[in-house]
Amino acid sequence: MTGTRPFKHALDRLQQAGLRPTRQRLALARLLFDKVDRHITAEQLHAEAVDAEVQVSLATVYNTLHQFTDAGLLREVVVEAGRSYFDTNTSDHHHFFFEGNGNLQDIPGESVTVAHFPAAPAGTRVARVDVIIRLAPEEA
Amino acid sequence: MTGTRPFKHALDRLQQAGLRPTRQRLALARLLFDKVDRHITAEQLHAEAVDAEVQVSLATVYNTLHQFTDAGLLREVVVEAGRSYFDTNTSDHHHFFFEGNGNLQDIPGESVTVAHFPAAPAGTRVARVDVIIRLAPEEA
DNA sequence: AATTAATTTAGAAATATTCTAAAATGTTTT
DNA sequence: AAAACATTTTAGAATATTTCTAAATTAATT
Repeated sequence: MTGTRPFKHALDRLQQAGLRPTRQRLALARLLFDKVDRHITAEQLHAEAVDAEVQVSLATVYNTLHQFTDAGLLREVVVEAGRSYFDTNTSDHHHFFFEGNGNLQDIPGESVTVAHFPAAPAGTRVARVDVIIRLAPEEA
Repeated sequence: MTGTRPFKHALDRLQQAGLRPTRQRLALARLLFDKVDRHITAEQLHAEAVDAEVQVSLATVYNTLHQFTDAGLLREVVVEAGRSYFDTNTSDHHHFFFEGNGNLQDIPGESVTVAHFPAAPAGTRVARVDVIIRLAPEEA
């Protein structure tokens, strides 16, 4: 399918999210979702778009990333002050974070068990449980 | 003790960390450690210092927070893009994060069990495991 | 085709943090 | 205690990331 109707997949995602299929959103959706899952920053996605000769401003990349996140198509991952990663894997999972180089790697949800944590305080509900395993280079 | 030798505690911490006891570091150490554990940003600490008529620049507050963190006197907590909290509780523990108001609350280490996660990739070691339980307002 | 609503855009603004190099302070040596 | 040296502090500039603004464009509806 992918070769024959290259926009179908991206279009479906936008419709599912109730977002107008504009040229920019379609192009960004293709860049984001038509490949293996990954973690990307707004700057990186903008650079990819420019590279692919998609005309889109950085402001629109930010808008779109947030709209996709609100729609559940992306997940925002915060592990470093001053930089947001957007994760195309929205399933239940966790992360390895390499402090050395800032690299992020998924850990499947089944591979980690978070057991018996306290109940959410009154008036709140658990929106998500993030487990970040921070890795440092092994010492010699 | 605290009333009679108010700088002793802060001084001990600096010496333990191998940091010269300058006027600014002493004052910031007192503001940070001579009260109950909490989470504070650089701006907030600077405001407290100004309030307490401690003359210190924001740059020094940043320097000091990082030096204290490197020395293990503080722990940096990243839960929101673009803002760092410094936690005076350096023991093994986790956090509730209230997405509504940006509030952070400690969860004692014993209250959460993170079971059987994958081994650290070759060449790395686990520096820390962060569990962040994100809370949203309960819907009506 | 005209109207309306949503989206995109460049550039400015806001926010948080780091950098720079000079001045001040603390430490060690004489 | 003065001189010499090293460390720290500082203001302000610089950087980085993100958000805002208002005008222009594009998409959807009539």
